[in-house]
Amino acid sequence: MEKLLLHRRSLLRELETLGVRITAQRRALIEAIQTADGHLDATMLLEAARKRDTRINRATVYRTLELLKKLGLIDELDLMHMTGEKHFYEVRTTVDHLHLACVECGRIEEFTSPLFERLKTEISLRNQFEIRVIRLEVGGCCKTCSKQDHRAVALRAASHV
Amino acid sequence: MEKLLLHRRSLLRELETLGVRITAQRRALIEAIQTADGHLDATMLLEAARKRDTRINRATVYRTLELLKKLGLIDELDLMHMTGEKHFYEVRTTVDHLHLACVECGRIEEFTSPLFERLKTEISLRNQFEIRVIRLEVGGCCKTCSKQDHRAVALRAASHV
DNA sequence: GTATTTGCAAAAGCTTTGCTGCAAC
DNA sequence: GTTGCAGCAAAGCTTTTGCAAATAC
Repeated sequence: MEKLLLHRRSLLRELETLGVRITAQRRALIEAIQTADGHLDATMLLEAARKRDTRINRATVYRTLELLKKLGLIDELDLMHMTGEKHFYEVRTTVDHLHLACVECGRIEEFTSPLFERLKTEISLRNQFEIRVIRLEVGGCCKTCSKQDHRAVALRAASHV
Repeated sequence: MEKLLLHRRSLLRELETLGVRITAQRRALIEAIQTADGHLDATMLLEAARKRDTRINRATVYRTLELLKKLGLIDELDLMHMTGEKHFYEVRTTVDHLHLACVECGRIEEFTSPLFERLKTEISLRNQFEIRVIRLEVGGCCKTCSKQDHRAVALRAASHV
């Protein structure tokens, strides 16, 4: 539910404002990130970008992601390293959000909260720390999977009677 | 300041309770993590463990870290990938804490907060999500470095007069 | 004696880099 | 014409794995 409320800005517009050159390859990658459904890793982004511009190379993907990261336009996620050591990317949202990763089904839920905002304020004030990036990732068991676990436990118990 | 209040449990005692075999190599690694000053990566841990037991191998380090992670006794950190893609490890504390990584000087500050605890409760309740691991990492500029930045800016400004 | 753990070396996975040519302003 | 960007392929770094020997119970 929260996810739908997350507002992602237009990378192309931001880059234009910043005076960054937008080549055909960069455009292809940017469109891939921007229209992605969910969180993509570098390989998935390469494939998605290739559908828009077949020339784009893996190195360009990494170099462009690095650029966007430095400009604070995208965030790099680990998603609790559930599927290896690769990174996932998403367009930065106007309001920071956190990620819940279900270790059972792999689903990622996004979440915003005024408490999170207050915590950020506390961090800045109490430590006089100027926050540039913040990443809150949670690993655990989602609603659906814990229900299924309970059902499985109940079934096992029943079959032992 | 907060850091001193963080209470880290004894890995050896916990492992005994769990009935996990404690070999000489595991003991060496565990002592290395437990007495580490700061956050060590796998290579640093290997070196530290070798000082206690020269036989220990890199593979054993990774395998033991994996075991301790699965048992929820240590936490794996990325520390915002400031120095490559390696991971850092620390003994889990009784109260969860977050990490502030200064992108200028590389210093890591640890931080606990009742707000963080409340946020965790909110996550669990609102999403019915059973939290197993939580990792909050912040990248930015620490107090000391931002002061130096301001001083540098002032000096530059003065020299241009 | 059986099961677990280890070392070794090789492989795997993801990301970065050097270099040359190409494209943009 | 100068500067920055891209492709290619190779290297880099961290982590994982297969297997035989060693160790623990």
